[in-house]
Amino acid sequence: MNGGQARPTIKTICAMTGLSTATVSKALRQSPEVRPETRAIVEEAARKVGYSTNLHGVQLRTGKTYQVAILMTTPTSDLVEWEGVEYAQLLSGISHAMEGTRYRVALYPIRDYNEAQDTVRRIIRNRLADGVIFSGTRPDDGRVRLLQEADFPFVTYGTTEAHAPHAFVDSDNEGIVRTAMQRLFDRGHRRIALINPGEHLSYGRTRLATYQDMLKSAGIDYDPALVAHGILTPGFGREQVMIMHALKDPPTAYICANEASALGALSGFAACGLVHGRDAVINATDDLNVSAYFTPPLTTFYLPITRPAELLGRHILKVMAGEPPERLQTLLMPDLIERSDDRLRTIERP
Amino acid sequence: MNGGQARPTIKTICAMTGLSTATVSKALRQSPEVRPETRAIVEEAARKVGYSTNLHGVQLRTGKTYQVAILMTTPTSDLVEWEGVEYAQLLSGISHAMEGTRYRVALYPIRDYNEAQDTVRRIIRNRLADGVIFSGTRPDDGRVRLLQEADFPFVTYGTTEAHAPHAFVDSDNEGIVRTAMQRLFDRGHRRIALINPGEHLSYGRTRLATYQDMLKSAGIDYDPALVAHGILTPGFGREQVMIMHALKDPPTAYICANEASALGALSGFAACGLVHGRDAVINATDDLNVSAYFTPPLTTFYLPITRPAELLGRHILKVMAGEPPERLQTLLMPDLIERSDDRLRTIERP
DNA sequence: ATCAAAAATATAAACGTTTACATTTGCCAA
DNA sequence: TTGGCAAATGTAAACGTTTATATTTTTGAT
Repeated sequence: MNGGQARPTIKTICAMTGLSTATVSKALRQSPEVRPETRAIVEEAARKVGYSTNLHGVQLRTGKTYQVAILMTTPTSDLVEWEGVEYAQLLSGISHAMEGTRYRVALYPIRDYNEAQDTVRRIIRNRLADGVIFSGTRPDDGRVRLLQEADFPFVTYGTTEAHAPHAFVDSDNEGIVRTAMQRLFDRGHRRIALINPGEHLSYGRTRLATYQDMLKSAGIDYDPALVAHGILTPGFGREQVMIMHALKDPPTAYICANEASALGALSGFAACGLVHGRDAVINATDDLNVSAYFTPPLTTFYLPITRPAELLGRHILKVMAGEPPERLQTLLMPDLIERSDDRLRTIERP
Repeated sequence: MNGGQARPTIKTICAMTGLSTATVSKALRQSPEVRPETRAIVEEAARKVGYSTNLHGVQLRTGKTYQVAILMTTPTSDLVEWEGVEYAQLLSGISHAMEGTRYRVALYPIRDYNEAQDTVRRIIRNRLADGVIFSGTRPDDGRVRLLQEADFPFVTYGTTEAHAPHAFVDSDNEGIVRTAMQRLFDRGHRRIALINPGEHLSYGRTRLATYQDMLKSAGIDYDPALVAHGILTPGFGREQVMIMHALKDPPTAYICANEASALGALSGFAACGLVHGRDAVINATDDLNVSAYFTPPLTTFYLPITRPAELLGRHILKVMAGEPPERLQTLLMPDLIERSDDRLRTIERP
């Protein structure tokens, strides 16, 4: 499998140069303890035989794994829907941020929150990685607790509330909802629906709290019937539109927390005979710029997912290098892309 | 970081049981050389201290990495579009197939074909993994060549032509296009457009060849203006519809190779004032069941991506175990889901 | 030239596992 | 009892690296 000759090791270079393993090892790592001339000799020899360090030796000796574990939420049922599609770009962004380092991204598929905690425990206990990245944070998050107790490097995609400061990246959900609501108020809307993720998720909570806050300052009563919590698939978006449209006083605007549920909401419009822009409007948050291709295109808060992804990668490298997490907290505000005017049309109702 | 006491090793168990490292090692691996009673003692001790094997030791000693490298195509430009979104599910499916084994999925982000080849070379040379999985195969594929020369285990998502047999998983593109074309013929269509991936890709070639074949047997002349090759983003689908609709004799049906381009095609319909079902129809291939939520829902060939994904994982495990690749070649035929009747409406044209 | 101190290099052990080989144990037939 | 053999266990080396410590070399002041 390797064409005959074994892979060169430090000993190969020792034999070539007459130096000791210690010196060669140090030279290869640019240690100031070795003379520049010596280092040059070592580097030349290394180049000649095509030496590259065997990570397994390093890992065993140092205990470092040079792996960053990414907990990847995977579909819970056989029914595959358009969920978590932005994960691919997230992973590639993180991987790119790792280029040029020894670190590799290792995937840990998890089905739910409990499995995620078990996996985190296993990673800590068996030191399967040097750092962990995960998303879907909760205000009081068991994974954060475990990692902080173990003093284990990690970065979350999403915020928490009940914990000591830790590194995170998130989109500015408060800013998004605030801006979206104000814009809809300005255009005459008073019945605004919120299509939200599961209640336990931080970003859902943030969105809801901001939503309630904005209603209050506009003097509008909070109506729980206009808020839906669930897994943000197209199916969910569609279903919620159909439910809410059947209300006595249906919403005239929908704020969807992702592009998938927004697509489903549009599908629900079609199913109910609603016309977007006439009967009601939909606003979305979009990581993939896909809502530009919906019919009709939607007004959206667009944050290319590569941006948070790269930040997650850069942050975890810094956390692993020992940088204090307080400085590694980033909120990103998406761009508002207005693709429809979204003004409230006065509709005659019985 | 580890709460004081060091992680238990084989030596820990030796100390507890009075056995030698060799015996303990063998006992832990269920070797028949050790008496069942002895093994029981070892297992009990292991359980007690919560022993788990340190992979780094194994890796160094055996040379195995217990990593499966996945070459992940990542966006080439800053413009993030809805491309490669099914990758997330692909990764999670593969990871799930690995559960219960020592193997982990490690991600190698690559920007293009050349980088993929370099990465493959590096993986082989430095033995960064025990197996490789990649997609986007070409009829004569440099990566396949490299891996076969090195006798390195791999599975492709997609077929090749110019190589010795190797393990692969793919959807039955010939079957898809054949069925789709026949169905459209049956419904009166004669001007059928093909929205295809890049020409160099195997599955694009297969689709085109089948397309031409079907045209021929139906006695219809091949018109290159009805075939588009490109990166299958929504933007591409939209653009191609707009171009083809401007033809003297525009298509009455579009066959899109994925859900993203189909969404874009629908968007193109809206932009041109075309009505789906009246002026023309769109058929798609869909890994994510998302075209059910388009407006209108599209007729589609649906293969939940988890199926090929799990197969890729199972196949690579078998290839690494030494099973001959001839038996590890799977073509999957998606289900045809008819969401519109797609009959040709006679349209008055000037 | 001598010597101490500093700089550079060498020695050897260690990380945790597997495995070739050696040794011991248990068993059975003679 | 002895010898022989198979089964079970033990010994020790090896995988490739890093690093504490020891040794050698160089430097510079005297």
